[in-house]
Amino acid sequence: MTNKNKKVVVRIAPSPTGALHVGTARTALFNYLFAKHYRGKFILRIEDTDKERSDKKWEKDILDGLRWLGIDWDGKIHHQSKRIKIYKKYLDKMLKEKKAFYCWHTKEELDKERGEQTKQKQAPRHICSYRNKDATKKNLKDAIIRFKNDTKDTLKFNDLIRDEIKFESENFGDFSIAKSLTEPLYNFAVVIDDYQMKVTHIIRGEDHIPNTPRQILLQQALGMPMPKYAHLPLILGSDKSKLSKRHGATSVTEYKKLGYLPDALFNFLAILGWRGKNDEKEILDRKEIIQEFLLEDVQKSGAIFDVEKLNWMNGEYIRKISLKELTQLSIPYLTEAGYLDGIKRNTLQKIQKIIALEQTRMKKLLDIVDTADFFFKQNDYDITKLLWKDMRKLELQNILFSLDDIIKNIDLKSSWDKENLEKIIMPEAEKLGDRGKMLWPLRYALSGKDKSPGPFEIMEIIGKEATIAVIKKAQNKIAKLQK
RNA sequence: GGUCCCAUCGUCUAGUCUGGUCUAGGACGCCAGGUUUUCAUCCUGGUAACACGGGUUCAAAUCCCGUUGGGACCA
Repeated sequence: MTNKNKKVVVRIAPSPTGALHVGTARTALFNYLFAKHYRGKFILRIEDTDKERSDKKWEKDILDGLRWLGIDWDGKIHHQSKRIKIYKKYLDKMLKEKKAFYCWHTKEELDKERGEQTKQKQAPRHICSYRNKDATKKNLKDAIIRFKNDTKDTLKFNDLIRDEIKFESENFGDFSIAKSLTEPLYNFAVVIDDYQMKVTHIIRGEDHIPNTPRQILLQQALGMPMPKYAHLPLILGSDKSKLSKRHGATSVTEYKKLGYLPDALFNFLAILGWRGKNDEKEILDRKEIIQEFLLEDVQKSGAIFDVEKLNWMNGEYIRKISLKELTQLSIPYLTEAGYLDGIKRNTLQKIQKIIALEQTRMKKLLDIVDTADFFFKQNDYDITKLLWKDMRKLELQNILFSLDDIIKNIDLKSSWDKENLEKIIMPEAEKLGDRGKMLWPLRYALSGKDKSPGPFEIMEIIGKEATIAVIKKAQNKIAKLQK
């Protein structure tokens, strides 16, 4: 499929008009994987010719997002805004060769024409009455530049993912290519750029299929070779339409903030619409993905972005990284929540113990804020929740009393760790016939939550004093309870 | 409205090119059970799909035609 002698060159060309969308990131990823697989070159080009909508802050977001995901590009970043002279040169050439012309039709006129064509159930297109007229130089400000489309052929191209795609070229009419000599439109600028940058494979979203024949027409007019095309399936929202903001988080930055790991997102995006040939497993590292990545294994149909599966995968990656690393990654979230105010530096070990307990429970880094809050603040809880099964108030009071007694009497010489605590408390719990009678209220009083790690593990971390305080609090609360 | 793309469990997919081994496999989710209190992890089991119709053939998820459905683009 790919000629080994010719170096593969691919590119991604985002417009800095918004944050890095996961769809753009996935397109970037597939280009990157393709380039790495064939040891080719991956170019990054910023399409910032739309001055009104482009913003440096979005460009920064895109670059940061790509770097965070570990999608590195080769060489310098190209900006279309710095290539205006180049486009002008080609525009001049096409005008001179009468392959392009100026058009003075107003938006209203064009809309009207289109409306009538639609009514007649015809293909909406503009065959311009100015196509053979010379420009009068004067009112060029009000004119746009169009491609003079005289082709009547059936345009075919071989898509690497979908095989042959055909269009009737006369359906496009005299389509526009520039607002003025210094304001090229998308279809025109891409053709010039891809040619000059020697792009061999254009891998982009399926939404660009309708642009392809127009670009091929321009390539033919300019005598430029046609690159190979591969149109990727779209990433869809839960309702099967193109993923957009109303479906929830769409930008890479948002996923980063929620605490998804870059390796997990990388992996998830890679298997969304692609699956390696010989492998049944879905957790794959970068090397494996690059090695196995083939465009012919890319899916044709769109894929719904399933956050549940991403959560599962992210959890897998969270369990894979080292405790030390996970702690470092979690600290910003704890800080943000205000839990670490006034906590000294030497409590890093304590934090690490907490993270160790929560590692199997976290789907994303942000989860730590809700699941482990009780280590940092006293949670208020409904006292009746301490009652195990059909337990009565009196029984609970007795249990809390003996718990208080047991804990207070734990010898300071014996170590305060979960193994030892279990050794001391468990036999007492067994005596009650159902150890839940003691363990459940203990755990609930410690965490204030329906779900949490076990009581001994929590006690080890918060220490004896805090544990006694927790039991005192429970005793006071239950005393106030009627009946 | 025009043009184009697509169609296997709820979701992501294997299988389709090179028809038979597919009473359709895996993963996520969900459900049930186990793992000496809850939750998570881990383990076991279960749930659930070839859009429809017609052809070709001894045989079709797989090839052909049509229908339906969904989507994208242009406005």
